[in-house]
Amino acid sequence: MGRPPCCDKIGVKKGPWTPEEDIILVSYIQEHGPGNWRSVPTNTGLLRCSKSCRLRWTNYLRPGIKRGNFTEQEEKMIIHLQALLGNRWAAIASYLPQRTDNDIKNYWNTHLKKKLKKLQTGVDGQNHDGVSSPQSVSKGQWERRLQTDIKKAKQALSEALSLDKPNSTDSVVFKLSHPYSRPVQSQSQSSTYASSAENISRLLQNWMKNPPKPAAHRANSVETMTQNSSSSTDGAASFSEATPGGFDSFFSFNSSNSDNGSHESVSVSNANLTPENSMFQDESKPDLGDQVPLLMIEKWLLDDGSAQAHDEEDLISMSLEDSAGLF
DNA sequence: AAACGACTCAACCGCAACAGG
DNA sequence: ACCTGTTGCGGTTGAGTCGTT
Repeated sequence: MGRPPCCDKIGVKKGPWTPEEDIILVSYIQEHGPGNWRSVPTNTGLLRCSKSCRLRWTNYLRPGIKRGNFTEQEEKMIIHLQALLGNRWAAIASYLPQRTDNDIKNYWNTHLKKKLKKLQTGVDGQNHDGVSSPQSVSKGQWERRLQTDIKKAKQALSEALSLDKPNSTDSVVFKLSHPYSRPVQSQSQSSTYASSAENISRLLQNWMKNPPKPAAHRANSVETMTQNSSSSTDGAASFSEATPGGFDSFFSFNSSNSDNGSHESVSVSNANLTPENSMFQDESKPDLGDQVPLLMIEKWLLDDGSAQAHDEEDLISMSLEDSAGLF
């Protein structure tokens, strides 16, 4: 492969991550928060380049990542968003907070592309009648909604940022990770962090049962191995068990952070903005410290929340055939 | 049971955008 | 305004897995 990678230091490791490396990375991020990736390899001793660390974190270790099969709703969301936004996977992923852009991209390339192709060739005639143009009714509706969303978000954000006075005493504050990222609560994830703890615990369990084996961390094998450990506490317990003294702090850290009452007040529709969310939701800019007065954003989020419910209904009610015609 | 091809998905690469000096 | 370092994003690759013959 062409030129040497970004970190062309000798001894930079490539290829699949081992559970040990994952643990090191996670514990480092637990201590320092995500970000400043450049310093991660140096400070952790990981023989990985910063990019690799960031990718591993964002695509695999980050809390709240949902793995496994995409639901029909997610599928439809992706199809429609792809039609609207093109291959802007990061933007699409921001509407599916539990999925990574990489996941979505992979899913699109491996499943949806084919599916749509099939549908298109299968119902060729009908499609050309009904939804031949990108200006179809359904798409138009969606586009308008999306544009409105984005507009609202931008407007609210810029207004909020322009207000220098952080009236955080009587208004809710929260950290923004994405200009128009969806409110985390929308997916009713009461245990996003738990899922991360599970991730790690699964890694460890798998690792302990199958000591260092190149593909041991692959999601499939890991998931099938630990299906019985379904509760987050199980995950946490086994996780700290496996790393004596190493990860208790990992969890206590989060719980200690959870007493930041400010997050809870978003809870009108955000009851499950869990500690891990508050800890990691600003992962892309950990030191941003944008304690933005929430009033307007909150309003938007709330408005948006209800709007989104409708959006999703709309989406779900749209048939795949409809969207196939968009391509 | 072995060989082969198709498929999946984690990880890599290169470029663009951004931030700080 | 320019330069340099860092981060984010999208396209692509290839090792591992699965299914078929």
